[in-house]
Amino acid sequence: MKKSTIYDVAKKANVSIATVSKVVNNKGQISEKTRNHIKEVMEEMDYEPSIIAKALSGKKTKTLGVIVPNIANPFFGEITRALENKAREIEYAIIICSTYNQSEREEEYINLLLKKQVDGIIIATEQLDSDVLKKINKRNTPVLKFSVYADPNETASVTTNNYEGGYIAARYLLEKGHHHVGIIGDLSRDSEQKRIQGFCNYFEVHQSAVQQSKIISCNSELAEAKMAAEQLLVFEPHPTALFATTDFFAIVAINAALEKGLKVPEDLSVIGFDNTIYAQLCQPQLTTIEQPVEEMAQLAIYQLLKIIEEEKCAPFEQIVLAPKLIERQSVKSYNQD
Amino acid sequence: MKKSTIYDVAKKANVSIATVSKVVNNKGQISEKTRNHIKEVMEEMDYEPSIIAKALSGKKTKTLGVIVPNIANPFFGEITRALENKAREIEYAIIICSTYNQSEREEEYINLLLKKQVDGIIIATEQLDSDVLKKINKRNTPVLKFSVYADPNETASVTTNNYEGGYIAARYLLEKGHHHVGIIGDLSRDSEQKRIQGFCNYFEVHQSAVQQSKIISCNSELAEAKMAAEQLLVFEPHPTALFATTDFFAIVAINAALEKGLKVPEDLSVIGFDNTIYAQLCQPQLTTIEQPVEEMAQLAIYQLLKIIEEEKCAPFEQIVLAPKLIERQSVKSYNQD
DNA sequence: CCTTTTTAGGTAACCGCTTAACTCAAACAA
DNA sequence: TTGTTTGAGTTAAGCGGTTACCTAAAAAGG
Repeated sequence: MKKSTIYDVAKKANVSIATVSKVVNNKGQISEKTRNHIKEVMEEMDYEPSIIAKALSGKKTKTLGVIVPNIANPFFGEITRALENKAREIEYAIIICSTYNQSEREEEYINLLLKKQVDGIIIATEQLDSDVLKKINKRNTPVLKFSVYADPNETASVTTNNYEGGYIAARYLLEKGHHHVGIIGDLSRDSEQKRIQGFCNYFEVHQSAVQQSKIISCNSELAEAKMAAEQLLVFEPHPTALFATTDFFAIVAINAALEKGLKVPEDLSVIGFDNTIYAQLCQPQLTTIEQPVEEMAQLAIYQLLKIIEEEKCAPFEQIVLAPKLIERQSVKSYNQD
Repeated sequence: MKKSTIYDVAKKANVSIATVSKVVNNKGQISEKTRNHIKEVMEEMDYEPSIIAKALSGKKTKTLGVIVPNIANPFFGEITRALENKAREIEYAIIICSTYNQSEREEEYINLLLKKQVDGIIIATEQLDSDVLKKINKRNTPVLKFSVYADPNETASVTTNNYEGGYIAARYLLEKGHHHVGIIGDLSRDSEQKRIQGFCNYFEVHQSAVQQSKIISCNSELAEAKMAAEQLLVFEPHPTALFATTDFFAIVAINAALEKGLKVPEDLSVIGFDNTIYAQLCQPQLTTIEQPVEEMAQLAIYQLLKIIEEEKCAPFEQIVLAPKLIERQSVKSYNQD
């Protein structure tokens, strides 16, 4: 059975389509009687206005694009879930776009989203070359960067204070007596770099600089991450604690340690970042720095909608939330007193 | 800057919009010269046809809805990723819908997708009450069930043979000498039930029936799953092996065992299902039954598109793929010879 | 009782694209 | 030479809404 249109409703209710439209949108002056009648007819015919037609006549598409490196990665799965959940509350749909960190895919997806005339785009990837961003801006499509750095002149953003997160991790490890540490993270990602910076700076000020050789960069491939972790453990004596810029790296490091016969946290302490589901499922449970994903999602949707509706422009708001230490079991006190 | 339309292009190229349309869609008879000229103009103006307008004039929306319980769950994250990846190849966008197993959300999302006139819907949840399915069918929107049971008269489907998966797990455990086993799974989910059936049937035929008390049902909440696992371990002597209907349950079980002082696999063997990323990240690495997700996604998109394009109707094709045992380290041989 | 204002609803253009049907000239056939 | 094809484009209706502007009748004002 075909979807019924505003014309069908108008005909059956013996009114013009304009009247039906007004009833649907609660606009204009319509008598109670007519209004009710039309509503009944709509009910009967099971009428739902077409978002497509609405969009064509200049209204919103009620669709947002979300660009992430990979939806199957628990952190990005989690933020997508949170964003989707908030979007649903305002009847917005989410189109997901996994770029796999490939700029062609990124561009491809941006084009797709633009063609679809989404009302806004949430970007949670770092790659994005600035031409692409310019293209989006030219098309006047609002953009919000999520959990990654943004230029206030180009886009709004909602992030966690990564520097502070690293700082907190460093302070915690020092408090626990760890002076000899290693770091594993993806240095090609700006946000992870900042985590490391925060970490290193705290160490430098309160202890001594972290040796460059104890900072290993890798990407999120399991194999590469594992190699990076192993590299940190060949030192004799090996570091007593590891700071991993993501929970994933932390877990890989734990496993690498275990394979080498080291116990965690007895022989090696590990602290992660993000507080993904991994952190609760691994053994020992992971001490980590949490990003307040739920709150970030809430704010992101709210901000983006504000830009969409009020047609705001630069400079855009930059919201930075505080990370939080979640203490579990992967770090033990190393104070030899 | 406003998006340029077919009118802008037509005017600038001094032709009618119909001609432009034909060039865009490679239809009709257009001279090489005109064609090239129009193409140049399009390039210059950076023209992209509006999918919205296209959709309104009776074409496809190039959008698919994907309904899952929760995108943040690694299994569903993984299948969404795979589906998205295949969809991208044919320029389709994916709208994700996490129902959290709540039927209101499910209905809400279905309405949203229908309003948006998606070309097809992929359903990977079990809940879906049949009225909703009827509603979709009434609207003539193709549906494909993914990894869950379907009625051939209502929808197409792509699934793994769950019964066989359970069967394989049972055979493997018996081969390894485990006669005393426990099962943990979500019995409210049809697919998990089938896994358990396959498992039990094999046991019954080749050994002896699995005791009812050693089959514990739970949902995917961490706390509840943990309790279920603990229940299985109070028995004295405890089972030597556990079959978990998902990797998540398997990991929770492993952790519960560890907390109780049992070593895995030395004191307790565990086998999972799905072969999610968890399986590789946990310690010990999980032996599990794999669903061929990539292949399933490929087939799902292919089948759904076939239904969309050829307007096929009942009975719909039901594709069932074979699961596969992935041997890792969580099961040890218990043959006491 | 007549004029003005308000209320209730209708008319028609527009959003950007597709496509059937049509036109007109050139090429071809008889 | 004339009728018929064929090629290359154009015209205009339709998809399902929104909305500025209009109209007619009812209510209010004098």
